[in-house]
Amino acid sequence: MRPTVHDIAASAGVSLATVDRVLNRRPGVRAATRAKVEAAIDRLGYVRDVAAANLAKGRVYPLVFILPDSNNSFMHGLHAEVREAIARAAAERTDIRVIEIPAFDPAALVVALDAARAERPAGVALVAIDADEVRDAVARLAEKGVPVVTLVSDLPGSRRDHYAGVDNIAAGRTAASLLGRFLGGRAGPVAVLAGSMLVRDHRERLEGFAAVLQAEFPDITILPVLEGRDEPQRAETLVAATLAAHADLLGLYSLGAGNRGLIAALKAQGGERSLTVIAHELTVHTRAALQDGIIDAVLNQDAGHEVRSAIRILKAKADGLAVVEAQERIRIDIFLRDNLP
Amino acid sequence: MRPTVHDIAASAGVSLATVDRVLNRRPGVRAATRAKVEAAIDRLGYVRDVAAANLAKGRVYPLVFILPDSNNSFMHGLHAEVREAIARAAAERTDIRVIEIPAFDPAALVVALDAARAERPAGVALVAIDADEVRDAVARLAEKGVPVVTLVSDLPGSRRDHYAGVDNIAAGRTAASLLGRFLGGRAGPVAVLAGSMLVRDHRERLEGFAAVLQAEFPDITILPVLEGRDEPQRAETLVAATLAAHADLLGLYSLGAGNRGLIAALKAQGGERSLTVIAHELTVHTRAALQDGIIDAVLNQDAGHEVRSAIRILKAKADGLAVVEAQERIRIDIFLRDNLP
DNA sequence: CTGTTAGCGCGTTCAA
DNA sequence: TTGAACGCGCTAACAG
Repeated sequence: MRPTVHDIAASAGVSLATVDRVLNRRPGVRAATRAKVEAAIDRLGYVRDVAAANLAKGRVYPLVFILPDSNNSFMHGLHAEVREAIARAAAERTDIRVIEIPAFDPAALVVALDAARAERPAGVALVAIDADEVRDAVARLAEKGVPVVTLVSDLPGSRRDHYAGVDNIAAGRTAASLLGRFLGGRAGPVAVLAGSMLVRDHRERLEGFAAVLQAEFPDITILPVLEGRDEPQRAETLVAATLAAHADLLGLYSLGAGNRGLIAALKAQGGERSLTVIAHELTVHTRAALQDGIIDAVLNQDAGHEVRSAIRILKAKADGLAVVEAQERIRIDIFLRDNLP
Repeated sequence: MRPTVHDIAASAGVSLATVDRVLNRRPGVRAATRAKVEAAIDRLGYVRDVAAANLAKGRVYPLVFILPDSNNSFMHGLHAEVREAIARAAAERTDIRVIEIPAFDPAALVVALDAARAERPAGVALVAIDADEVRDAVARLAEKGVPVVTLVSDLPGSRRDHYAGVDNIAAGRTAASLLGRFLGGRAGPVAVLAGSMLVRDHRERLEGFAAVLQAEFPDITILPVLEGRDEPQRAETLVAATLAAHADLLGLYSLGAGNRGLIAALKAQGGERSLTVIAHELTVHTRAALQDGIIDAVLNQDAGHEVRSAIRILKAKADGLAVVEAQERIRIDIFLRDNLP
């Protein structure tokens, strides 16, 4: 049987309360007593039973998730995953509140961050927007000791504790590799459809994509980036125009959301041209397009994994505990028609 | 605050012990009383606090993992992950014992299964071998009410409760799609290196691979399968011979383990020929080969995920609890040089 | 068949 | 500065 606080107390010759004070770094213990207790702790190899501790404390973790109200399938999925987590709240001792804000709006995000801080939650998760005012708001949370996790889109250089999302440069590189190899040496232009160059994940994907094309497939050129703001309608218009303007287009990389519009534009041009298309995020729309052969590969981030990981990490940080690192790595899933889940 | 056993007891007008008996389906409660309690339970929306229950029970989960003693990196990794899990045993209330057996030996597996059963564990995980005597041994465990999870290689038609591994047919199909597209329409033979046609996962990968090649890339032919028994030395010999015999070889699909040997053979033939190579399992060897351009893509199953998932499921089954399905799906990870973790 | 009572391992008053 | 005693939600003797 593993040692308990009783064993420590007995071994150190003090009472339970004193052991507890040492364990929780509370004041009111003489240095000498503290040393005795600490000696006993690592002599016996004591590890605290978190479940019992939480039971005694009646601990719940009030968590705030700040999500954009974007109207695309990926964000809908992310919201759904958070709702799933809320359904598990009792079992996981969490109390999750969601704040919805307009997409791509740093000021709104700052307001939400400050509102969250006022609630003194055990942790905050947010889909970051790359702006200094956002960094400052995150710093204010950090100042209060509130753990912060960025979700899907990161905020480097900020005081966030963790990023639950994919390596977007690697994602862009992967897209370029697949596109280049699928194209098998052909020369010509490819188009890139992004949401907004304001969000870091989109910028990074483009960066990785361009770097690999330039280095390994120099015969493929990239047309000026189309910014669809992750809105299907806008994406459709932009893609349709590009298809009309470039008869020699070889392929397309859709690195943001709003693929419904992209797919509509691709379908509208009929089956005359065979474009190689790589897109991000597996949704009902991209899944169908993959099966129909309209899209050749989909790079995906598992929103469920991201949400569960963010929660695990916020809880662990709140308690100052370690996490299983490998479990928290968010993969870049690559889906072809053949390995759809 | 969510309701507790006390609330149920008060609301139903009975004692704690009676509530507990009803909750745990223990005998010695009149039907009428039971009904009263059950009514109170769903009137108040009671959900049991598993952590508190485990604390009171002093519950630990004795688990048995039966693993082959194969000398290849993937199995080494699997063993390492189980050791990691053993290191977390205290926190997770598990008590994991590993039984090592010779690889590809159904009789040894049956002996291990029966030995495990004698220990009356809370659950058993095994890397299955596709044989009826193994099915029978699994059935004997099921008979005793011991949950069984197959790991890496499944045993369909048996009484196992769950399979923690990838969809191997899909993996084979994916390999064929990548190989076919990377080859870009060229015609010629490709080789397949397997471990053994005795294990189901290898047979299924081959099946999926062959199906897609035949349907979508009919100009690519498959040479007779090489069985390397997942041993590097043997694999090297077989691959070297094939390379020597087929000057027109286009590519190779290594669907088992022992890739060290494959890579050695590929390196030995020098840079004269450019073969397209798809392999399974990301190890130090395949990772290096991917970076060197010797291997073009690696399909991987995350051994850590498989082990953690098996443990979660065994615990949940032992308690009759639900699991987060999406969390337990083992993905087919596709790694190119660009998205290595 | 049902109820009382004493823990599980830990945190937290309240006294001393 | 330290300790005794009670309670978190649940289970398990042991009575009745």
